[in-house]
Amino acid sequence: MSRVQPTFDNLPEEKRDRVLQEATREFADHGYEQASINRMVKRLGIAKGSLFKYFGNKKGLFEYLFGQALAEFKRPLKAIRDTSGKDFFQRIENSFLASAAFIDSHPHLYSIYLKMLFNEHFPMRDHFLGEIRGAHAKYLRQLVQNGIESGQMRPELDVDETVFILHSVLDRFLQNHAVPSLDKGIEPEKQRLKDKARAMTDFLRHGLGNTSS
Amino acid sequence: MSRVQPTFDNLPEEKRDRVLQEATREFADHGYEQASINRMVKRLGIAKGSLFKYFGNKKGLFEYLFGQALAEFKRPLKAIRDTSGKDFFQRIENSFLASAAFIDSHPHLYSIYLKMLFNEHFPMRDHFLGEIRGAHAKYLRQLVQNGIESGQMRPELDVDETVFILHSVLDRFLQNHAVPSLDKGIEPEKQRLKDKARAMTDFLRHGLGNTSS
DNA sequence: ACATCTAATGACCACCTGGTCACCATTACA
DNA sequence: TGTAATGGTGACCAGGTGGTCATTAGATGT
Repeated sequence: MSRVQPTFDNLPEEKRDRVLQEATREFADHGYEQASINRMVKRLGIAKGSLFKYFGNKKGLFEYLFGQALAEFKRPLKAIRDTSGKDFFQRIENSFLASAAFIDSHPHLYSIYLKMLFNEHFPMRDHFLGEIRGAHAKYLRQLVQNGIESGQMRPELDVDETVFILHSVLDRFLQNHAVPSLDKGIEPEKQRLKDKARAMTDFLRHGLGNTSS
Repeated sequence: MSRVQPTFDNLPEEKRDRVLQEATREFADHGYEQASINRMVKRLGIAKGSLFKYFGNKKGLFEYLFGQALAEFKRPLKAIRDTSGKDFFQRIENSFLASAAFIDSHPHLYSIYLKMLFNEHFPMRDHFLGEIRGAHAKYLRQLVQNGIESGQMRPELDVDETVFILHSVLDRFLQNHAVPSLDKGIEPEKQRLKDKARAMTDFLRHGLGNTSS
């Protein structure tokens, strides 16, 4: 997977970036099936045949593009995971802010991810989603276990259950951050991102925190 | 919106249902843009021209179809909302089970809703999503306010914040129920739906419940 | 039997899709 | 200068799309 013709590797980096960037935008705007190779090449100002020389076909282009993105996404997660010992809820809040920052700097990739969630027709969908959710779950599970062992969370908490709840709340906050129009009439109408993160964390603290401490 | 040519109204009910059912399936499987009128009429065994006589165009078909569904979805919500006085968390658990039952009996409609969430190219998307989320928010807000006033929930809770959290957890549980493959590696792996609902409610109770009672 | 009305039909249209491939341009090496 | 290799090109293709409309079929009322 995500193999690419040598032709593309030989290209100057600037052109490679431009191609991937424009393709990412097209997939983000229209999903996979509805994305148009013709539109891509028109915006890029290159011939259609070139794209097919680079990636073989549409599927190859998407798999390469999202495979690269996945690798980039996984990197910061590993870095944060190793900073144990700190306050659990502080770490959750930091995770939220870090994820929101990633989304802000890669809005198109997040848009593709969201579309992929409920559209079965993306190539390698199960693989990609499995990687993303798996990385998240691994990260959160470690956090929760650490939180319980250090006595910051109620010991009778079911770890899987807690990871699931944390993940759903986190995910929804990120969606609200990226697509605020969806929650018109529901969202707490906070302006600043930091306030949102703080409010969420406070809520979780009262829900998950050890009341005896 | 959702107006229809009289021709369709004059049809025998059995045929009307079959047409709407098959169209719903097509939209659920492929989303809006990728849904094919040709496939619909082939499965229905009718001529393409007939569909356009009934609904004018693809957009008209979708708006009529989803408009009908929206009305059907709103009905049970109003019924439950008026049963106040009972235990708050019990009512939340009941809401979850009722929603899951609705999804089980209308899986295609829920599938369309999920696809519509992050695909901007559905006709009347903002209107439909606004109606759905609005109805949910109104329902939950009433529940929460009632829960606070009756002393079953911590009085210092921010209502909007609480509604948001409740909604995100509920939504995610429903998604997990309808598309369990998404949460492979995250979900608590409960088999029976009732157990899932109970676990979620217990979790919320400890998070939101008034610890002094 | 005839006329009227309405539902149903499917060949046809312009347009767009992903993909192909014979050809061209430019460089590198001999 | 000749030749090979590489990247770039865009007209072309088969197939699918939403949408049209002149025509047919069938029922109803007189």
